[in-house]
Amino acid sequence: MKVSREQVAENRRKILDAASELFRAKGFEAVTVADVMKAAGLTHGGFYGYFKSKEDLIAQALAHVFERAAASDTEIVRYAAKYLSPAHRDDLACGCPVAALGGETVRQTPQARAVATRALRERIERVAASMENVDPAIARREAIGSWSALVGGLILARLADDPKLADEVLKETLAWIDGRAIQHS
Amino acid sequence: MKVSREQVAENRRKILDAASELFRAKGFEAVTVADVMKAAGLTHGGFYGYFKSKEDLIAQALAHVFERAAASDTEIVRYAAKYLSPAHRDDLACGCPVAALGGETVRQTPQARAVATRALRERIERVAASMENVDPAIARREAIGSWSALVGGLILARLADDPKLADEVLKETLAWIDGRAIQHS
DNA sequence: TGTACATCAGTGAACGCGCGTTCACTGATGTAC
DNA sequence: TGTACATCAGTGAACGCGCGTTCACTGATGTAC
Repeated sequence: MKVSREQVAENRRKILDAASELFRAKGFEAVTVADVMKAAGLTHGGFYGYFKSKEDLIAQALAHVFERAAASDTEIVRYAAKYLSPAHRDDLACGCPVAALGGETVRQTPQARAVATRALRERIERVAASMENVDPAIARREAIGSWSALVGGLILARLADDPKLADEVLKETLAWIDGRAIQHS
Repeated sequence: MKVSREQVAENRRKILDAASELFRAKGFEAVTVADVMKAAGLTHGGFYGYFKSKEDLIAQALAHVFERAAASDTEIVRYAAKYLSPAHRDDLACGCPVAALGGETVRQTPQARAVATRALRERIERVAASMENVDPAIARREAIGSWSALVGGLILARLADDPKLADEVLKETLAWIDGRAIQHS
């Protein structure tokens, strides 16, 4: 049955929320359209009223999650400790979309890659701009290098099935990044 | 028809080679058993004479590729420049399996994760051991931190659809890692 | 403000397709004498 | 060394299942009067 315009907007948000969590937890391919719709409290038939295809959903879900992530990542040092924490490592579904899906996004549609590229570019600019009294070229290098280490460290820690090794990877990567930060402060 | 024992050994190697390249290029799920067998020059029906299941192939293909990668990665500095090169970025199929598949391996079988964990542990130990005249704890931190930055940098560079941004990520991540290396030399 | 009706979001059965996996069969290999 | 036969790696058709997608239908919404 038809539902109100507000309900439509809310359903759309629910679908994107559900999709972004499921994709991060299980990867793009392992999640079905029916899974997403069920998690959003709907039946699978209605999906194509909202999205052109599963590929379209992937691109829009990425845009959705990047939009939300953008707000809260400028404080680098505190952010690094939070980013490389066991809690973040263990929470695939609600964690960083780059660490969870970055490796797979390369193989998605041009639309999805464009969304991810835009998020990457904006993040670098935002983090670099937040460094005061630092030469812009150095700030940009710092933004890029630390982001590489954060993403890589989280992926490696998640890869390890031994919690001791995973904890060590988080702790040492964080210490390694901090060691570098001390160098020019 | 039956083939010789040497042919069987060679076919097995061909299947694992084909699988490891296809998986790196397209991801575990997008590659079919028939794709792998065709690339190895066989028909799909024979697959189950070599492997118990597709999951079994995934674990064995990972072990196969890690075994080959292990030989050539102790020279850190030269390795870093090679690792973060445009050539490596553009060659998914023959490049680092951790950057290509690390994010997806978390969601694979315990067997596959165990293979990846063992490779991670051995790589850290090998790189740390190759640093002479360095305190073991510092060497280990350096091995872990630089590996995080290398893997993350390559994944970010591959994610970007704009070659200029991708090149910059490679170059700046490399410079950032080198900047740190200077600190205690 | 109330009423009649056109609209259209959501439902759930159905579709075609491709996947992982199985299996009866083929014919070269390698062993027993 | 030569021959007869059992073995078994490889083939390709077939299977069942689950996926993305479609569609006829339902009934609440929201608009026109």
